[in-house]
Amino acid sequence: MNDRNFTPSLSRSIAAVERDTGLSKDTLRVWERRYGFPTPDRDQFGERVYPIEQVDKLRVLRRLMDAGHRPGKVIHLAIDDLQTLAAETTRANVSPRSMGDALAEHEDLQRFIELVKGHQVEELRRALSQAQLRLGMERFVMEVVSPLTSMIGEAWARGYVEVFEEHLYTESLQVVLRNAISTIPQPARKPRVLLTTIPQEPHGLGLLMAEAILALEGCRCVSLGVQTPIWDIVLAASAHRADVVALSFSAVVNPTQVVDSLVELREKLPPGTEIWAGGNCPILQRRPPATITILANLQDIQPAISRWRGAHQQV
Amino acid sequence: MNDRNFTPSLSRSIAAVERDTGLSKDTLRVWERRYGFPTPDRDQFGERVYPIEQVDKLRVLRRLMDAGHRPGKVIHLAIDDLQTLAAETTRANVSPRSMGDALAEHEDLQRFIELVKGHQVEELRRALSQAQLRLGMERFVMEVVSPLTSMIGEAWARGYVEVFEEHLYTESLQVVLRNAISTIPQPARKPRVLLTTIPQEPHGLGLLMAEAILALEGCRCVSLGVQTPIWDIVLAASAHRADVVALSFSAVVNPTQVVDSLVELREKLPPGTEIWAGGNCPILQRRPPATITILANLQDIQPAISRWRGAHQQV
DNA sequence: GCCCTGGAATTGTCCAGGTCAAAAACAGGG
DNA sequence: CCCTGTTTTTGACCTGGACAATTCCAGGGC
Repeated sequence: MNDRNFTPSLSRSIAAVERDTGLSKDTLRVWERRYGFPTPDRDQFGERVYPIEQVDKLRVLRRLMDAGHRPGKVIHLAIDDLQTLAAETTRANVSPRSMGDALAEHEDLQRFIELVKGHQVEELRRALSQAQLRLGMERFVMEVVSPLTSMIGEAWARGYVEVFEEHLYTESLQVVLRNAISTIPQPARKPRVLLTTIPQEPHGLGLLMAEAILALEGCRCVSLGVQTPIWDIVLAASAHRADVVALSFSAVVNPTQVVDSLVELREKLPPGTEIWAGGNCPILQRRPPATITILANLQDIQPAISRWRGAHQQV
Repeated sequence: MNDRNFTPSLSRSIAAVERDTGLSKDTLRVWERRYGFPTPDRDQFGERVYPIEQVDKLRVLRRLMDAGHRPGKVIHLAIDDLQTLAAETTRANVSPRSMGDALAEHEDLQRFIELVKGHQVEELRRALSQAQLRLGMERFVMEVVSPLTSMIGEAWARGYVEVFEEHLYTESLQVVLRNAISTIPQPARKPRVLLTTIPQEPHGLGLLMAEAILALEGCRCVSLGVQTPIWDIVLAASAHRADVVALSFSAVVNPTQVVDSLVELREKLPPGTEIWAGGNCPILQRRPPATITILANLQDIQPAISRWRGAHQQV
């Protein structure tokens, strides 16, 4: 059938590599020309065929690019060195204040990861629910869900967990979080917050975490789920008379698209509507667009709400 | 900042058009060369600048491509004619057999649609929950969720509901369904079913409906959520020793990719693992690939389980 | 009339190699 | 050490050609 894209497991076409790494075809070709890496074989039609090891290295490189490294400097390092570098950089990005806690919890969290690796879905779900009940919603989200999701993401980038295991984790957590959120009473205070992600961002866990925290603070939340076109975000904000549009970004989206989307959204939303952007997307920390409120982590949400309420006291 | 991609609202760069329409840059350039449409202007650097009206037309064209039309035949029609064509094609795809039922319930269901159009999220969620409690899970899924989702999809294709309203509906239903599913006791009988969708299929409601019915029948369900790569479906099936892999397809996916994926999956899964495919995807009814069990609608699930249990009685 | 088969037309993806603005790195003076 | 002007690096875009896969179509046989 469509044999061009069909590549059992040992090698990938350029389109498949673009999908898997997020590096555009243009970039893949220009790296090859300029730096001599990657070095794909050619099939019988002269088309590039990338060995799977090179795809793995490209994935790590992509992470390093997002973290601010430049290709010319690092492209010739061995994959082990790249991984070390990626690990260092990731660690550096984690807000130092939460480091102490994270280390202390590390052992605890490791337990969840082992359940994921062991494919023990029911046990995982039960353990997560228990943690939620024991710690309370706020601490559960801040001290378990958030760092655990980062750890899983990092482990995936290193090839330690498979994609399907990450799906399993996401699905389980979604069940637990949605369940927990639905038990929060709805006091329906201002601000009204509209939550969603841009079309290029398929990850919804960040959204759920934010929704949990916002709901705890008594905000009226409406979530559109993931991947809403920009224009529809504007329409929805107007329909719901939203005071705030909250967007979540993961590390996988193209930085250019993030900035473009935020600028376009800012332009089309009425000036009174604030935009809050959060998530561990490198570009947000490095070059935050003006007139957008950046929430570097979940701890920033509460102060943002207080600030908003202070500025809109008459309501 | 990045002015090359930033285009206020009257025009778009080629990258933005690729994002908004899903047509690749290569395709956009080759259509221009071959058919004389689109006809972008050029900016001061010689780069393409697409007027917004052409982007709108391209979006409709994209829909027609997915529905099986060919670009050469339709690219020169006026946008109104294209929209008519798109509406006709969508209507034709609705299975006639379910029409009678749908008409009978039409009035009831219309009430939900009005709540969606009125953006009354809380009322919608409450009404859905009540319906679920009143009818019981099975009838709720078969008589409300399934036809309602079709109606919303059709209304969206006609432009009667906006994308964000469809998101609102999806999100609300997800909350209600997940909540209901989590109350079903887990008797953990065979078959073990792995649920997911292929990477090109982002819609998860069908999956939830199927999970609900399967769980009611006492099957042990593991859902990976949407968009799992083929190879990871295989890995997950093996890790969970799944007896059945259940896939859900909506009308939006490219028919070629549906068939390719099913063939590839069949090839890589052990022969003892069955593949069940469902959803209102036209290709499944028209050219069902061999060795795949097609479940044309939710009513087919129960017999399929009985058949499987009959054939595996020793367990 | 209907089904098959081989050739022609259609269509999307890939390739090479060139150009250029934006961003980052660097250098030098206050 | 900070500011400012210059050089280098980088990725997106451009043109125009090639080609496999798919679909369409005509003509022969049943």
